[in-house]
Amino acid sequence: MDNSNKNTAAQILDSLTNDIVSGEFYPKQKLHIKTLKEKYNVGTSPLREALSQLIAKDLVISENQRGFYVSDISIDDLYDIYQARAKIESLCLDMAIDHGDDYWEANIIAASHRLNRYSKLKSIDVDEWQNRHSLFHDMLVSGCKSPRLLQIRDSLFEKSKRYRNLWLKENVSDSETLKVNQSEHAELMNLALERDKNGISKLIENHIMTPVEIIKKSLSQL
Amino acid sequence: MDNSNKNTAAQILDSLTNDIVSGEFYPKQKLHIKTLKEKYNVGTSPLREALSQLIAKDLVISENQRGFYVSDISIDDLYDIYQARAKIESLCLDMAIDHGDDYWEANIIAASHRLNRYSKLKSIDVDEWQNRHSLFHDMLVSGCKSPRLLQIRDSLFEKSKRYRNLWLKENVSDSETLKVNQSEHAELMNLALERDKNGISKLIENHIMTPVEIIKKSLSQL
DNA sequence: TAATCTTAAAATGTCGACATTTTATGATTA
DNA sequence: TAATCATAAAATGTCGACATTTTAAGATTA
Repeated sequence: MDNSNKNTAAQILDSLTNDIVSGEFYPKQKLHIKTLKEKYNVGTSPLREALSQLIAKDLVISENQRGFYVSDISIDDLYDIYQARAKIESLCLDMAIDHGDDYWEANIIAASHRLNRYSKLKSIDVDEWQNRHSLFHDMLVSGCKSPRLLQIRDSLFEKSKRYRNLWLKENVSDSETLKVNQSEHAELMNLALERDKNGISKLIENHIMTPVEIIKKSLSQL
Repeated sequence: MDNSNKNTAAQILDSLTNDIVSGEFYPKQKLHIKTLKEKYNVGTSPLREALSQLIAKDLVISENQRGFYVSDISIDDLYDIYQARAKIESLCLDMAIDHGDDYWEANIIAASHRLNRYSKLKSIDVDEWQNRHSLFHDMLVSGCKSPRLLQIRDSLFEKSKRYRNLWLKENVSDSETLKVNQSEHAELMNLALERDKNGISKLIENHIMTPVEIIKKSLSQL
């Protein structure tokens, strides 16, 4: 196991994060210590240590003597997260284009191929599509040599997953959306290989912002 | 007190953060639970919860059964942090110029005046100069309406403080450095008021990167 | 009935203790 | 002498218990 070398707190941190990001724990939900202890079969200390890390990540908030809650989501935050993601992704791509080498190019082409092939299948498994999709974008930014920027990118993406899941459930199977999406991916690859910073900057910001309006509708209905 | 409504963990988090960022705890230093308990007069649980938050902030690392350590610093990380800060600051200024109003402009002018006056004094208190300097830059980006980007900016700045302190001790009293620095501040203000995005973008990146070479030298001597 | 007060139940945050692991010390062997 | 091993000391991570605070429920009053 990968968890064998981790203490209890680090182990349940992953579970907790996933349960929040996936939506199993809904926004503003009270996180009762007792309930969580039973759910994850752990003691008080490691549980609270894991929750403490989630506080620092803005996924959980705590009020003194009133316990822990899942952070709220909102339309304002939706826009803010996606806007920030778009800008950061653009930054990373910019640096990737500056520093990317042959291997970077080859990795993009390979990931694009895998995503492209899968997107054309008749029946699509959301998780698998998501994997290939993420990997394609990861390869694009992999030329960026700034660990800190990539880390910021990751943390923003993690936060956006809470909203993103609303979009995926509605739209990944919609073939029309997928087609537009897919042509953008092809264009992103071309712009990267052509080292067109301005072009890729505009496109990636649009590409990332695309789901926002749809998510907004889903969110308004809750 | 402001701490009256916080639990013990939240209270010592501030102290711990400060002691790391200020350099009282040096990079890679072992953080013995027992020692910290005595230093801050707290029990095990709140202390470990505070340390857990610092792990999420990358200021502390932990190895299972081998305890907690202050995160290491390095020249690579120095460059990375400052590079990322420069890019993020530029982003924030870009958005600030888009959205800043009369009050934004007025706040910049006021903060600039306070910094300018203080910089011309014969004897300068580092902390006070730092306050006025930070506030000036805060006012510049305050027009940026993205909480997430400003939060990223803050967290990067906090991380950079560990390096920045090396620079401040050597250079804040150097009047030549200060003069160059001060003329850049004046120019930053002008470019902001003129809404010159390209100009301010280039200048702020240079301005932020200025201390890096000096810090690098200090760092090499350790 | 509605509002306030009182009391009981539940939940939180903190402490001290303990089992387990790591580190340091000194003895043993080649 | 150097290296390995065994033992003791120190430190870590986890648990269960307790004091304090918050919340809920029921009783009292206007």
